Amino acid sequence: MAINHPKTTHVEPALNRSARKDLTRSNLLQAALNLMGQGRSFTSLALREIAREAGVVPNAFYRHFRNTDDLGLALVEEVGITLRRLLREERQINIAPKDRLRRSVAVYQEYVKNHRLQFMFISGERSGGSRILRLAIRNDVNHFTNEMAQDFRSLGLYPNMSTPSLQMMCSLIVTTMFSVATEILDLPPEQPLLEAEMQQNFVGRVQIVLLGASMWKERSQMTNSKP
Amino acid sequence: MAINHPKTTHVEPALNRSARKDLTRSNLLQAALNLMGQGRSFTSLALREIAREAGVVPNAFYRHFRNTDDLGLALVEEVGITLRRLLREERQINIAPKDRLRRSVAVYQEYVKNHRLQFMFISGERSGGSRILRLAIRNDVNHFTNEMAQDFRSLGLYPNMSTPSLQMMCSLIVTTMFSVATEILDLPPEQPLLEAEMQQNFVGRVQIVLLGASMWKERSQMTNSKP
DNA sequence: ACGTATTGTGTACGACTGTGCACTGTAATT
DNA sequence: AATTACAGTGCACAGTCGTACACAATACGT
Repeated sequence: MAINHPKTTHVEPALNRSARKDLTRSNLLQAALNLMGQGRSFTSLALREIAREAGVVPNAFYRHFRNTDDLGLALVEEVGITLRRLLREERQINIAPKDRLRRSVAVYQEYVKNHRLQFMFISGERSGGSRILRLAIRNDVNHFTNEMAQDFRSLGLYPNMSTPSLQMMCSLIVTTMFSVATEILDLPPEQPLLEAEMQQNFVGRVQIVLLGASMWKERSQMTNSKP
Repeated sequence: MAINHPKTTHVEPALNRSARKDLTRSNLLQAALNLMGQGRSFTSLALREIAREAGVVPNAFYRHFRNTDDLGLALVEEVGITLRRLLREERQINIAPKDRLRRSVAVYQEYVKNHRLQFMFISGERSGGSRILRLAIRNDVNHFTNEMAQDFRSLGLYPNMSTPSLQMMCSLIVTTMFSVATEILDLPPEQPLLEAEMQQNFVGRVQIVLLGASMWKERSQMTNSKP
């Protein structure tokens, strides 16, 4: 038995062809993320490493991506979806404004921990790595910001703010979010004390921004006289 | 003449030995920065590349740094000095508060353009690259933030804010500063219109933060009604 | 049922990398 | 003047990389 002598070992049948392709494709994506999880930065990943981690011969890589940057773009797209989901979740928090912020922040913190690798990726490449990737990410983040601004509009908060001002406010929040994300990711695991402290700090920062926004008068863009 | 047949070409005499060492050392540092200026990210730089760019044989590298990360740390130190200088310059702006912010922002913008490579470095490695570097940079940035908070104190602004709150405010500003820095760096050169627009936006964001801070009441941190 | 398209394999090659070791020329020390 | 310390060189080596090419297996359209 077992003398079938398979020169090339193809396993796992019973799958559609395009399904199999999508599978190894997502294996490659996941492999890249996994390697980042081991402390590597995406920029420093080699095509061969990714293929190896995905359990695939290097050349197979080319069947899915033209190079590592191309794979990076695919990752960006994936992350974009993740971010949209985050907004959707946050949108469903509908409680007294008093606790709303704190709750949102907690949800976010949990979300980052649950998507740790993806956040590692964007945080790391948002202003590092290759220019193409950087711009793609910046694009996604801008979308995220605008959607958030739209949400604030829909909720009827800050009705007297112009859209550009609302966007400025949201970009402050988003910048803070990503800044906090990298802090979360570098946190030693299972340190509820530090974590709570960071959360407190996060809430405080956003409160400052929201407070500033609520006091915002459009003309203050021109005259910055003190209150 | 000129038959001295120098097997190893040693040029440029008339220098102290340690001075010569410091020189090639800074050549190496500058070489790394130059390579980043050509669109490469620090993390992806190879020891040999840096040595080559510095006009030195690869092994000479080891006389100065143990590896590229070590060189990175030296760069961080250098940048730290740059940041301190920035604060010192900003500190000397002493005009009516009306235009002060706008002026500060303009100075900063100019400063980033004049130290483009260094800002590329920190922006890129602040949340990418190797963990050691990342932490070193975060450390520097924290120092910067604290010094800024100290400056606000000295100027007597926001006297009713606690120190932690002041630091939160400053970290908002600093985060925004670095976020803007990467935007500046990716800007196509000689686009005064885009630049002005960005400056306007930058000013707006900081205004929101400052406005929020001026309205800040310490007890608003305490609004965490327990479940 | 057969031919084809497509996914993955194996081998190969040249380029580049980090680093060890022995060496050289010279500034600094004796 | 003789010796030493040491920044920088040259060579070597084993390892990794990206990628080109021919090939194998098999799901799919006909």
